[in-house]
Amino acid sequence: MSNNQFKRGELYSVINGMATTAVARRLQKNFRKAGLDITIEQWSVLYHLWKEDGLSQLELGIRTFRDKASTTRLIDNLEKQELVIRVASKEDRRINLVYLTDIAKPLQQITYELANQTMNEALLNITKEEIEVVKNVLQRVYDNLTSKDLI
Amino acid sequence: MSNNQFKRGELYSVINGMATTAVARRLQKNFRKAGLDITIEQWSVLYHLWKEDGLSQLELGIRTFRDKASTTRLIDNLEKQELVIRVASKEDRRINLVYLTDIAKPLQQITYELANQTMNEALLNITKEEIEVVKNVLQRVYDNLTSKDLI
DNA sequence: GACATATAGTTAGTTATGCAACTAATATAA
DNA sequence: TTATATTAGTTGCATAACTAACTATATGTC
Repeated sequence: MSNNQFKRGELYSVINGMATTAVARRLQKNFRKAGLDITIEQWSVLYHLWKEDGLSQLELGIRTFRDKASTTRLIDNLEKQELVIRVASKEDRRINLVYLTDIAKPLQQITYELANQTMNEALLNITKEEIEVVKNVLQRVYDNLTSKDLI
Repeated sequence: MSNNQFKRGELYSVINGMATTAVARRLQKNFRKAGLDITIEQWSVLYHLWKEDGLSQLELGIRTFRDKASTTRLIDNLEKQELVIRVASKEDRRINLVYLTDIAKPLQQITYELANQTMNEALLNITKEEIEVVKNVLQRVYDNLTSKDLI
């Protein structure tokens, strides 16, 4: 994967952190076309587990911009599809650590390709510099609204 | 309302056209704090009716980036709260024209103020030029994904 | 050790989203 | 003018979002 391509794909998580998007719908459509039966919301959780397996539900919620309740149900559904399992932490039994199953692991490659392909469609005719500005601004908007009293 | 302030507020509709956001959540919170019992999704519909009353459901769907089904149910809920009424078009009886009620009309002022205030929080420390880039890029992303086979 | 407080996660209730299949009304074409 | 296709809107089904209230475990203080 070229470094440039992947950096473009990251914009998705920023935009998606902000909203349900045309990008999200297109990615969902591309998943379906490829025969993948996962929602982009489920994918956003898997995405972070592929980067670091065994995160707590709370940590997953923070990284995917979700509250506890939404995270619980997303993981309920992921567990139903046998894509993840919950394991109670030994240090602190309040905590559920979430692990990828062998079913989920091979999905990383194909979904990354679909995400890259989708972002290339979305970012056609948009320059690297513009993308940097958008990422930067949306992050600052998010920070402005979450640093103080929210969360 | 200063022209500059209002142009800033418009970013909301672009960002929101793309996603459910920290901005959306903050605006929802500000509505609640002000005692307004409407969701930001409902507000996005009212927003377009304040600009032009009596739009069809389909047209409202296009302007708010929703499909027909979602638009139907949003308007169901708005009608339940007596904020809008549906009137069958005389020219084409398939079409429902959606009109604001006297209950909805006075909400324009206060919700615009809350939206402006929210955008000022969100866009603190972000320049006019950056905002222009973000609006422009998100619009082009949307166009890239909707011009051809989607919609 | 006992009681209050904080934290991680779950559940209930409401709203919203998307897709697909449907109804009713209108437009097109033979 | 009748049959066919298109269009506007609705409904059923599944997933997902947020708030608020809840359970269970852990921490802190007296």
